[in-house]
Amino acid sequence: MNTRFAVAVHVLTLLQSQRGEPATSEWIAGSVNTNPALIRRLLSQLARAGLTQSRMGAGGGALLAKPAQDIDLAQVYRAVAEDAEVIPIHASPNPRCPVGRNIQAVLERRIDAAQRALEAELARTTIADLDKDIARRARR
Amino acid sequence: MNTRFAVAVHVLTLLQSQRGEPATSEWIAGSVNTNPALIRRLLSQLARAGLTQSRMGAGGGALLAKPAQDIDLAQVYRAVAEDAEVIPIHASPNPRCPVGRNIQAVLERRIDAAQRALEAELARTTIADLDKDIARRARR
DNA sequence: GACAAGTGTAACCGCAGTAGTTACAGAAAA
DNA sequence: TTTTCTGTAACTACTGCGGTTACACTTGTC
Repeated sequence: MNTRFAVAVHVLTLLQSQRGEPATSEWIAGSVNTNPALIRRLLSQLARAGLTQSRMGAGGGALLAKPAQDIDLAQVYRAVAEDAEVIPIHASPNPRCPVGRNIQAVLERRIDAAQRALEAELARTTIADLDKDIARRARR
Repeated sequence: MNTRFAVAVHVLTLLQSQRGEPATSEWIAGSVNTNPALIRRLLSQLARAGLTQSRMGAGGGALLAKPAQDIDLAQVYRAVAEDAEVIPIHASPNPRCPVGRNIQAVLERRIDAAQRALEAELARTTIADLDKDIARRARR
């Protein structure tokens, strides 16, 4: 997997910390320590998933598309991972071998269950939770 | 992630289906549909984790190092994934930003929990389970 | 209306990890 | 002693990723 999920969570938490003020991709890139174009690419992915929205033109920038407590990490994960699998299965085992013929189907069930468990755990945290965590940490 | 986990599970299930007969890397590669050297590379990783053992020389090959019901998929996952993270965190966010300074620590806790959930789910299945699944499927 | 400040997206680069492959030294059975 | 294996190093081709530049387009402001 790539670091897009972590960056996306970073960006969303940053937007929440702005409390409604639009954030420019350049400013966001400054906090993530990367390139504005890369942030815009990520933001358009998040916008497509209904997590953010952007205002174009001068004074524009990115905003959360819904309250932070309604955005959980599983949503972010799905928005960003798209169809990439956590644990991929190897292609084309030998169909003339009993194990080769059946291993994919048998293994897929277990991997799907594991991925569901991962997402269920992620779903327990929202952007609002992380915002609070960070506020608590920053206070000391 | 790569397909090594899936291939490892395939190989282990194959060894179990041999009921004690050593399997050569060439034969295994035939079922996986890949290269013997690649299988040997994987097998030495599994041997280091105590899941398989190999007999060298003529008539040699690979064997399970312990009963199939004592090998669960979480063990295989750890043997093969080594220190690769399911969900990596981006490096070097800006320490002068409150969010940038704290996001890694805050996010890491949640990702660790998610990974534990994934492994816990994987731990519920053993190689013996898969062997049975395949036997059941092959019977019809 | 012109300008400045933004977004969205395409195109490209270098790097790193992966699967695949060849080659060969060493071990062990026949 | 020959044959059949393993273990491992070395190399290649491919792919995906993060990073970067470039540019058309949108919008607020003077």
